[in-house]
Amino acid sequence: MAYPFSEIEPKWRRFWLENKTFATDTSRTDKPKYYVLSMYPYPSGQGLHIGHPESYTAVDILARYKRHRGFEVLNPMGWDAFGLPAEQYAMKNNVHPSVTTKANIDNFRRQLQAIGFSIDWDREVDTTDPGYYKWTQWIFLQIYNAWFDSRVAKGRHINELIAELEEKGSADLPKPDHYNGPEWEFDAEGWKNLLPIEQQNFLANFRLVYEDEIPVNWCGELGTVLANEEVDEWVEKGFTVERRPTRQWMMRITAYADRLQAGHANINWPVSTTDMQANWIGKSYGAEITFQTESGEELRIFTTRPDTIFGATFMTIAPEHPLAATLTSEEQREVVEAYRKEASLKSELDRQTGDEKTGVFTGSYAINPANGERIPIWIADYVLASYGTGAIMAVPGQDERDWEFAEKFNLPIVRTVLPPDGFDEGKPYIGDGPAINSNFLNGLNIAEAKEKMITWVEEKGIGEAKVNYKLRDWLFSRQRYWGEPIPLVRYEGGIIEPVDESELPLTLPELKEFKPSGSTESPLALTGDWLNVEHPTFGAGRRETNTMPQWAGSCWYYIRYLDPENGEQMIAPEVEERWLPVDFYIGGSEHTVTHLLYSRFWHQVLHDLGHLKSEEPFTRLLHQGMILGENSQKMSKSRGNVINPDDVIAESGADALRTFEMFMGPLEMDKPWSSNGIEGIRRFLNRAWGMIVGDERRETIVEDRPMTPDEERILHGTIRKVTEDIEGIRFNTAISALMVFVNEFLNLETKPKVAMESFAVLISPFAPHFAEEVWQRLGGEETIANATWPEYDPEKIKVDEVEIVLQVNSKIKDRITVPAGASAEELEKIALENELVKGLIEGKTVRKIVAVPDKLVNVIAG
RNA sequence: GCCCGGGUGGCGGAAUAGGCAGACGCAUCGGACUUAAAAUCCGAAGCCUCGUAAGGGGCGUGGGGGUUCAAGUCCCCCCCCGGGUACCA
Repeated sequence: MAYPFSEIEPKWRRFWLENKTFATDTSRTDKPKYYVLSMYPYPSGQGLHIGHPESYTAVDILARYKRHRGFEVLNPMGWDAFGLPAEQYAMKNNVHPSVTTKANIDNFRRQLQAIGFSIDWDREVDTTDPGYYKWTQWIFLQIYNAWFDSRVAKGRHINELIAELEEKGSADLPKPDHYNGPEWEFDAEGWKNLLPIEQQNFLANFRLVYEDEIPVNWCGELGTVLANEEVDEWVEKGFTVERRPTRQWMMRITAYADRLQAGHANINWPVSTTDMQANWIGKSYGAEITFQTESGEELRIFTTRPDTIFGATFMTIAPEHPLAATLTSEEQREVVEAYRKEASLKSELDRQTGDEKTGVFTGSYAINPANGERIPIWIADYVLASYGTGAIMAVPGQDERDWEFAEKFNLPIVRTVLPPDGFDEGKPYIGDGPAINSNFLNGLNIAEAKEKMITWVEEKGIGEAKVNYKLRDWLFSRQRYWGEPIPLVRYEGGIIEPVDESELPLTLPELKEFKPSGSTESPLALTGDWLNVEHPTFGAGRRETNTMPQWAGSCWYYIRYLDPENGEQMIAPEVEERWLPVDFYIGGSEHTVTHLLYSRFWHQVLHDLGHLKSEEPFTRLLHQGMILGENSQKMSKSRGNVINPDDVIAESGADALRTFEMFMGPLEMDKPWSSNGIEGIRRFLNRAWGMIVGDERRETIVEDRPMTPDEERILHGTIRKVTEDIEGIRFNTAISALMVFVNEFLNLETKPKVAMESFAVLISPFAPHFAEEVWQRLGGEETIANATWPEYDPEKIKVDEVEIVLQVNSKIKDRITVPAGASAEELEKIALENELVKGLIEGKTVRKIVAVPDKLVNVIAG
């Protein structure tokens, strides 16, 4: 039949590859640049999923469109190739993960190339390539050797901190919240007198990379620690995951919490995405206040409602709170210890899903500093050790959780905000209102009372205003082989030194056998030669066996695409200055609080350290929706509704696949696959082919002749619609405009050549193979890829006559044709002379006439 | 619970400075071509209802109110579906 896609498509794909049609010259300055990016895939053994081409096609449309518009376009592709599946396969079959990774990449590349994307294939990046991860390690060391100076809200090199310490000690430095090191106050002399290990411990409180002992998700069967987002998956598969405290490398992303949130103002992202990030960062304003206990300990709490302190009738501390044991009385010791033990055995999930509040009394009391009342201290796991200070003042009158707890354990409840009339007596009141039972705060609303209370505690010297974040530091190390080695060495005596830059990349050692180390360490712990090092100054050392998480490589891949071969630098400065940030980024919304947050963090750090000029990585972001099975359910093997792109291409061609995925609906929405639907696109392409080239059934004559006004109107209307819809990312309606064009032109005796050429360019972002072929047959030069996008003339779109609606009492009664642009007065006159209208208003009074030019006339009569 | 996104024919979806609801496509039906079918081409079609027919009437964008000459679109209340998050003090 008509359109021979199986011949045309491979022909043009070969042409593009051989001629490097889509190579990007980043040194060009005579054209504006445009950098489009799609989230690169993890090259799994399953091959490409039908969902992959959706975002890649959307990006490709923008790339090809911008190229037609005269931009120098970069549209790259690469591989997020480290990851657990390859390692597990390696362990099962004792095949090096690089072998399966390479095979998977080759397969992915083949599949992607079969769809005809305008990708510069000479810029591929592969996160597992030592030439790439050399720079991942290099960036890690930049971050390791950086600290966040809260005085200027900026990341700085650690040497600047050391210089300050050598000059004036810790005098001007803000003490970190959870400072853990030598005596805090010292002068220049004091710093110099510290032992190297003490200095190291001091600096560790500042570095953006630090070690911590924290509970992680340990999976014995896998012999590895899992990321929180991975736990469910493996538990579902029947693996056991327990929490076990382990030494871990952390990245201090919390230092950048404010910057990450403030940066949202400068990027054009979906609000749902920035909202979610802001939620995740979870900034809240409140106060930290110290409560004295009867035993003499000071118990520090964080609250967002300092105004309610007169209603604090008890205190609650987390089971892991450092003072938990101290504050426990002898009588209560047994029951408290039992409770703490029980809490430690529960997983985080169990703790959260328990719907009944639990807790025990410590036996000791604190004094409410506001009213001097003696209030009991409880231990309960609804208070989290990791948020705030791990202790709260419980104000049941104004807090649901505290209310629930107070009711269960018969603790007193005092309202300090007057609820409105009719408010349920059996509930806490969270809303605003005048303060009551609160001494000098009485009558003030929440905001006023908060402010006054904060001033009061500050004057008393027992507290101050405080900002808190939900965001936690980033657990950066994984106990895996198949990841970037962390380039740090621990020497005897505990001194930690980074691997020298000149020794990067620190490559993964070969292993004879792939198996878990059996401990919480990665298989790297099983290697002798690689593991142990000797240093002229520090002596014997042992390499870090942790590797980086999968997010590491993807934190900066968009940078490397710009200069993938550079062996001297992460990127040449002049290239980064001209080409970053990415102009348009498309990828799944599931990465909102991981990849998209981590990348912004790294970018901001690299910016602060002077390695990047731009402050944000991705100017504009969009998420594609999911492609569901024909039954509108998620595609999965078990549901038997999986569609394989290879099959679709074999059956209908790549152009049909691309065009159909864009035609199904708005890009960002979920939509079900339809095999009938893609048939419709094939039919459309066949008709378009018939229109320009002709087929067995129909000769077509393309003539180099002037267009009739009607033809011009349709062509220019199509150009406008397609152009505006591409700019507005409404690809589905752009395609329908192309369909309308074909329906209009298909049956003309002869087709004006200029209209056919314009049509070829308009369709080329969607169906590029088709466009190339018809372009060639129309006598176009070489490739359509660089053809100029057609311009529309608004004058040519105008019509002489329009059909308008005549309404009587807002009901449509007639449709008439009037000259375009007729004034309201003229329309009124025409309407009142209309026979139908006359008949309907006969004997009635015309009360009002609404006339909207080119739309309607509404006669109100009664 | 909270935060997003969504609800329009048999189906995917169009249409918002408020102005002809259902563009375009799928499926369906009728016709042409064919020995026949497929493919292709031409045409019909939101639902209900009255009429032999031409044609007429009513109802319609999750539900209920409201604003307006006019509401899918704006305002208030509610329901359902999808995603995220979850004791963050």
